[in-house]
Amino acid sequence: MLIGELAERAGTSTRTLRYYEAHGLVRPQRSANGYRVYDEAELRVVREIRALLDVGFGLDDVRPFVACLRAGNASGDVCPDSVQVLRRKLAEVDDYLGRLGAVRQQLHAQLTHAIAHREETCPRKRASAP
Amino acid sequence: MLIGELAERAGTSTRTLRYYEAHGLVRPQRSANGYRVYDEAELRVVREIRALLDVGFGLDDVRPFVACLRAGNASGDVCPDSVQVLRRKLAEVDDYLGRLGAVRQQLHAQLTHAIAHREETCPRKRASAP
DNA sequence: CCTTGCCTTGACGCTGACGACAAGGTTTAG
DNA sequence: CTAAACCTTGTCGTCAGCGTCAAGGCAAGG
Repeated sequence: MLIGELAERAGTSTRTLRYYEAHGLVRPQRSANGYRVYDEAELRVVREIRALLDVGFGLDDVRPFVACLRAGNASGDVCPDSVQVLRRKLAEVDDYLGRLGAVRQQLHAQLTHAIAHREETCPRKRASAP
Repeated sequence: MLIGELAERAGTSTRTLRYYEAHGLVRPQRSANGYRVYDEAELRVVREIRALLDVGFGLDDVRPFVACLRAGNASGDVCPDSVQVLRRKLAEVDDYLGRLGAVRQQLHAQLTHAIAHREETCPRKRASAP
């Protein structure tokens, strides 16, 4: 499988695949003419990467999962390093959820306060160019 | 008040104040030697900006609040444009809270699954440089 | 031979809110 | 005279994950 096919099958771009490779996450073979050649296992790897990035992981966080898959496991989650990252990320998400909840409350308070204290001393809309 | 004093009183840097000015949020006077001169009102403006940025607003979102303050209101929140931004931001935060909650659940599921299915087929730790 | 359609490396652009310099002017204190 | 401590404009760097050319090589069909 060449890079274009993998990109399409994984739902991403060739640029992205080369980017992952530059960061050590994907390791294609090379054919005689220098083309990158991928096997089916790499497709799973790329999908794993995409799934984790979608959830908010960074490339560095993804590495253990890729290594875990490469080690022959059915899931990239089952290795100690992966579990450690999962724990950390869960904690980060919880923390962020907390702060975001606080922000939400503050916004809600500001909004209700603003609606209660409507005033008319407000700036005129500036007209667009003539 | 010169830029250094304002920066200290507002808890930011001079670089930040010049940045805000470049984006039209702060309008200092100029003294004879070309120095920026700020009054007390600008201090309130800068504090408003900082407060909103801390909550996750972008500079563009902040503009209506600054204009509202400049129009003579005690709070930057009470003008229609500000209220509109507050509503939009609240909606954005709610949306994000929803997706982040889903992510949290997925992470939790992955984690419990991973712990249940521990396997030993995992990559060896690579040693550090000799 | 020429076009089409893959592939290669390389390098700059983007978003946002600044940090970190560089190179120079001004004012005050000693 | 000079050093210190302000100020000025201008420009480049940062973080992340790519998008978007640019310039060229290789393979196959007509």
